[in-house]
Amino acid sequence: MNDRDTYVTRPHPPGEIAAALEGTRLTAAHRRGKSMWVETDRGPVLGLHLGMTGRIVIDGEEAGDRRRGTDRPGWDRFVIEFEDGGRLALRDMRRLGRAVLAPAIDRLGPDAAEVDRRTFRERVGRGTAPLKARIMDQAVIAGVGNLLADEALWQARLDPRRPAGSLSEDELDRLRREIRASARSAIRRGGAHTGRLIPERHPGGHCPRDGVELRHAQVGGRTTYWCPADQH
DNA sequence: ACCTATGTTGATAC
DNA sequence: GGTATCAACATAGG
Repeated sequence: MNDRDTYVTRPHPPGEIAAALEGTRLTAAHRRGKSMWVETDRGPVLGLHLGMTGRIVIDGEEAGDRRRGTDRPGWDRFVIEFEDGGRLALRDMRRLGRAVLAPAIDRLGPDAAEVDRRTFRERVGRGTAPLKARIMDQAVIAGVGNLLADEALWQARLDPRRPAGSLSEDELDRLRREIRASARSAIRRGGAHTGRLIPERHPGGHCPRDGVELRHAQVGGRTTYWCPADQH
């Protein structure tokens, strides 16, 4: 076990996670939104999060998509070596990922790909914050990041700047449907970058539906692209 | 060279 | 409590 990277294991001191995990057996793996965690047969729970650029690497093989510049072994920040020779690493260029004991899963909302209609209406359809900020709040629903938010809002034809509390039930239902579809598609195909809007998500990009040039601005503190013609 | 951008999240201040 | 802003990181590109 190597947990000496002081940043991805914050706030644990070096060696603490190793001491808790050595000699245990990993018995189950879970995911909710962008958070993952594994259980052990002696109690400790290990939380894993990929941050922006993280990948899980099993026996040298990267899981998920394999985009440019993600694959240097030198970026392995946290590594578990198993007795049978297996190896699990958190490979993360920017080190914004994390590996922690007892992750605070209870602070997450329901998974964005699974949330039911009633729960979605109650949790998302309130407040004055921009709609995009609301769906990206992991305590409201878990799993929507910056790219997936732009994709789903575009699919649902909703303006990201609208106050979340201003949506009708029909609009909320439409948004839930597109978030679930986008999240499931991203999981199946290996990333939100496989969506339809995302390739146009750059200055000068155009709406794939009507060809209108996309607008971009900061919404909820994040760079946001949307079609001024059909997102309301 | 310098400034900006970036699939995220948390601490902090109104 | 809800909302907005900024820092933490490492690299790429104009």
